[in-house]
Amino acid sequence: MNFTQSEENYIKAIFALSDGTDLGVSTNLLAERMLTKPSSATDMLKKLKEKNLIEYKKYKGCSLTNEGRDVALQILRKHRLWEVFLVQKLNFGWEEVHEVAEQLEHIRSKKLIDKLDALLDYPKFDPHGEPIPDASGKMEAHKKCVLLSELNAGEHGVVVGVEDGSTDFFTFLKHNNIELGVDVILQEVFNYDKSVRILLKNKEVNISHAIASKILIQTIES
Amino acid sequence: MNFTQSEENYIKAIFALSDGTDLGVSTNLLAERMLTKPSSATDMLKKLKEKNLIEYKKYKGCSLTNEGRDVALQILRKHRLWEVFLVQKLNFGWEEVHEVAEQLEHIRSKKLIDKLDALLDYPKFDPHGEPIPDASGKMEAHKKCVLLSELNAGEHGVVVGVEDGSTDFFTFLKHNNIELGVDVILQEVFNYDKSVRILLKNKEVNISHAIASKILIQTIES
DNA sequence: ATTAATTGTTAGTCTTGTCTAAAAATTGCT
DNA sequence: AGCAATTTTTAGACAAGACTAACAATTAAT
Repeated sequence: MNFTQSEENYIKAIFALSDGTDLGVSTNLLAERMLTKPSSATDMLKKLKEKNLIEYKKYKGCSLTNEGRDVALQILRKHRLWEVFLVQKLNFGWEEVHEVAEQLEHIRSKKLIDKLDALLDYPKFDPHGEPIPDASGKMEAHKKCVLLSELNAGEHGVVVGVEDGSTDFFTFLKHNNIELGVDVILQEVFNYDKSVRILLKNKEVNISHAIASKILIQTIES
Repeated sequence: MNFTQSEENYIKAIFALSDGTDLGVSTNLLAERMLTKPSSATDMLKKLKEKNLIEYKKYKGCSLTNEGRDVALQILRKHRLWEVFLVQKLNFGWEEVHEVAEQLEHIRSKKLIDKLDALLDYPKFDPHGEPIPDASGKMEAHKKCVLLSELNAGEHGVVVGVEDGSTDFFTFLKHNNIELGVDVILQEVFNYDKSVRILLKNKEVNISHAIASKILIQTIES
């Protein structure tokens, strides 16, 4: 099945809005998310229902069918893989990628996206820490909190804790400006000793694996 | 200025159809190329004229303005860079890339395309041998005929001649199935000795630089 | 140079996705 | 339960880009 960009965007919005809740998505909420008017949303809901992508009862909101969910996951897969590509291969900053990925996610070619996945070495999370569905739509649980040593190049997050309480450890952190709440971008992992180069407060620092594996990072919600 | 995909496709078609000739492009020819009806083409011509992308007089055909030509060249640049990307980074066959590139060429992001250009190391020609405009719209003369040793990985063409008449040379060619009219894809250039691996008739062969620099290749017209 | 064939344009319709204005259903309040 | 506020849907319109059918301009041929 092929869908228009507009249909895909609505599906994506419904997916995002129904995440968590079991309740349907209201027309007004959807319209607000899509930056359109409720009447436009109603029109689209009728069309999506016709195509069996959503369940929809007048005045009762909508929710994705299994087919609709599959479509949403494939769009998400494309969006997030392109984000990884932009950050890792084209050195975009993680904050610049969304807009371009919004366009790229509509490119229709299964082969393209699967080859891109391979080129990027089958990443499990995008630069914002969001999980990437695999070709069959499965994805890992939402990444909440990881060790700095587990980040991939280009990913970023906020320091939310440590797993070592020694004085020496805190001294190291202090002397390198690493503190709670600081935003960290992992720039490079050196295979040789698994040490990492990170960027924080606009300064670059190299961190040994021993240290990186004691720092807890909260990856940012999309 | 931003243009719709449809406008961009018409501009591209007008550019292609006016290549060579100084005469205007006729409405029927354009419609045929766009797989639409002449009436649709007329409608679009009015719109493009309104936007100063073409000159157009009723019943007299159209031609690109300088501004229109610039737009065409930027689309061409995007199309061809994406083709190089698909072939070199994602291992697409050169015959599969056109359709996907037709979609990718409409992605709007100057930064994206310039970074892609850098990632690909500023290629001058696409996998079909067509020249790639640079960021300012300039491009080299159409590639007509080059030495096998001058091809880049992923490029292909047809053997059209040799620059050595010795028996030993012909013996080598014969024993490696290299003959006039054969389609050759250059797969890899080995920096060590500038030897190349080529694919012809579904077989891979390694060729020394000495040999490759004596074989004339006609790159294929899009 | 007049007519026939071809080419190109206009007029009116259709679809997609949007809008506004008005009407209907639902929810909430007392 | 009944009325008001809110939410949602309907109706009708519009722009983009396409189509068909009909008409107009150009070209070619005798």
